[in-house]
This record gives sequence, structure tokens and C-alpha cells, in this order.
Amino acid sequence: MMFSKKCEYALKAAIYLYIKSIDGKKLGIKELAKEIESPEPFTAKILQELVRAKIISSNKGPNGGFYIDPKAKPVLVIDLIDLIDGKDSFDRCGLGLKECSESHPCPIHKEFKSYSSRLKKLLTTKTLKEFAESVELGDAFINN
Amino acid sequence: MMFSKKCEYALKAAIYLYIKSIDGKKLGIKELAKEIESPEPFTAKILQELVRAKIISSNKGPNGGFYIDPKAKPVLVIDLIDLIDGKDSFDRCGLGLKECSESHPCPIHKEFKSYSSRLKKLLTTKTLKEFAESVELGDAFINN
DNA sequence: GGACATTAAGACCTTTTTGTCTTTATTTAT
DNA sequence: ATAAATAAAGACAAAAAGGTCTTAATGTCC
Repeated sequence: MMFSKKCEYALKAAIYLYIKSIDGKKLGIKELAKEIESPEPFTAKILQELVRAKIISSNKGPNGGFYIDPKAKPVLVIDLIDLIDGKDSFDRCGLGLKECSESHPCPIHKEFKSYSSRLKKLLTTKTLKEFAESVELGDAFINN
Repeated sequence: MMFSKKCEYALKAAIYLYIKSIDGKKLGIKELAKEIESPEPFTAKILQELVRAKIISSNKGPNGGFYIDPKAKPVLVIDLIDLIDGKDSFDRCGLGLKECSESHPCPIHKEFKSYSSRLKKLLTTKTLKEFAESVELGDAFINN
């Protein structure tokens, strides 16, 4: 509802990849998709985008696969979301008004705004690494 | 993002209708759609649904149109949303997990939950009448 | 260098959402 | 009764989101 399916898969995939990458492992698309319970070919397309955007890396050939270099520049979660869904998904009015602001609010502006700005702020500070770590510690989950 | 377009139009239409209905006016689909800046035939379909669900009323023929009887049982905003988008749109996990709860949270569960439950609560108490009144007073807007 | 494993790319398909058009039914006024 | 105004209904169309498949490119290992 808030994020597109594509974005959900992208987030889960990236987080899972990060976890595995800590051990220096590379992941095939098959294993990855199974693990995060996402449709395989669709996930492959998404991973390609992430590679092109340099959010993750990949190697072809035997022993190839997808991975994230933990020593690379940390990726903010918001950047991944921005890439897939666009950053303005946070700024949309609940009723679809073009201009919806403090001085020209829709009936639910206040609630919407306070939420989305809070969430945006959180995602602007959090890195993939941090999400991955909390999942590894068992504090959070990316599957059922 | 949160609500579908359909739901956005439905909300705006109902609020606008309510305002006009206070003066005992009925509104043709043409005028209504223009006023809330929504595609006319699509809006017509939505209004039909609202009529069937008895959230609004209509009369055919000359001097007919759509209206809301202000003396009828007040309509909770959440009921309109439930009709169009389904109530569970509030309960969806941000990452699409089937089970996402306090004890099995996704990485953004806390933020998501606190928001959506707050919004749901608000919409469960507010009536169309209240929204309409705040729009009439100029405290809120449903168009640009 | 050949076989094989793997990602990359792009064309394609399906479903859902959004939106349109045409015809029919109903009501009112004359 | 008839004409005009209006909503109701349903078939249709377009666009976006979601998803699949096939082929190409690339790398590894022997």
C-alpha cells in the first residue's frame, strides 16, 4: 500500500543479500527468491536494476551471483526506495490533492504528514546494514 | 499511495455532496465531477456504488441528482473507505509480510503500525459530516 | 578453447486499476 | 402521452503494475 511490490521485494532482497554478504557469500537468483518468497523472474529484473544503480553487485559465471560489498559506501534505505518508487511517494496527499500543505490541508493532512515525514526521516538515517543487522540479531524479520 | 484513486474520488465526492446537501440541493454527475476534478464517467461508477451501499442517495429524472440526507444516520469515513478499498488496507505490513506483529516485526513495523492505527482510529471516529463541516469552514480543502 | 553456470536484457504476457462509451431505465414537466 | 433530463448498468478500452520466458552475454573451470 505504501510501497509497491517491486519495492518490497527490492528491500527484502537487499537486506537478505547484505546478511549473506557478510560471510563473503554470493547468492544465485534462485536461492534468493526462494528465501524472500518472491517470484523468481520478477526478482531477477529488480536485482538487475539494483546492480545498475550500484546498490548491489553481481558476477556472472560459475560461482557467480549477487552480493553486496560490505566495505562499499553504506546504502541508505531511502535511496533504494527512491530508485524503485521515487522519493515523492512520501509526499503525496492522502486525497490526491496537488497542493496539500499546512496552509491548504486536506481533511487528513495532519495525520498523513506527521506519519510520512517521520517514516521518511527514519529511512533517511537508516542504512541497509542496520536493517540487516537487526534481522540477523532476530530483532526483525523479512519473511514468515 | 494509501488510498486508491477510486477511494480518493469517493471521499471527495461524498464530502462535497454533503456540503451541498445541507442546502437541500441535488447534484448532477457533471457538476460534481467538475467540482472535485475527477473523471466524469469513472466518478459516475463510483457514485453508483455509494448509492447501492446507501452512503449517498440519488433521484432520476429532471431535478434529480445525487445527494445525502443530512438527517440520515451519520456515515463514518472509515465505512466509505472500507467499502471501496477494504478495511485491511490499514493493516498491511510495509514489506508485505503475512504476519507482521509486535513479536514478529518487519524492520519498519513500529513506525508503520503506530501510524496506521492512529489514522484508522481517527477515521473510525470521524463522520462525513465532520469532514464536510471543516471544509465548509475553510479549515480543510478537497481541491486545489 | 569448449562446456557449463550464471547474470543481463528484452520481449512478452496477465491482472488490476483506471477510465470511457453506449444503451437502458426512471422520473418529471408539459 | 410525450419529450427531456437524469441516473443505472454493463460492455469496452487504456494504462500501470506485476510477472514470465527466451535468448544473449559473460565469466569459470577443465
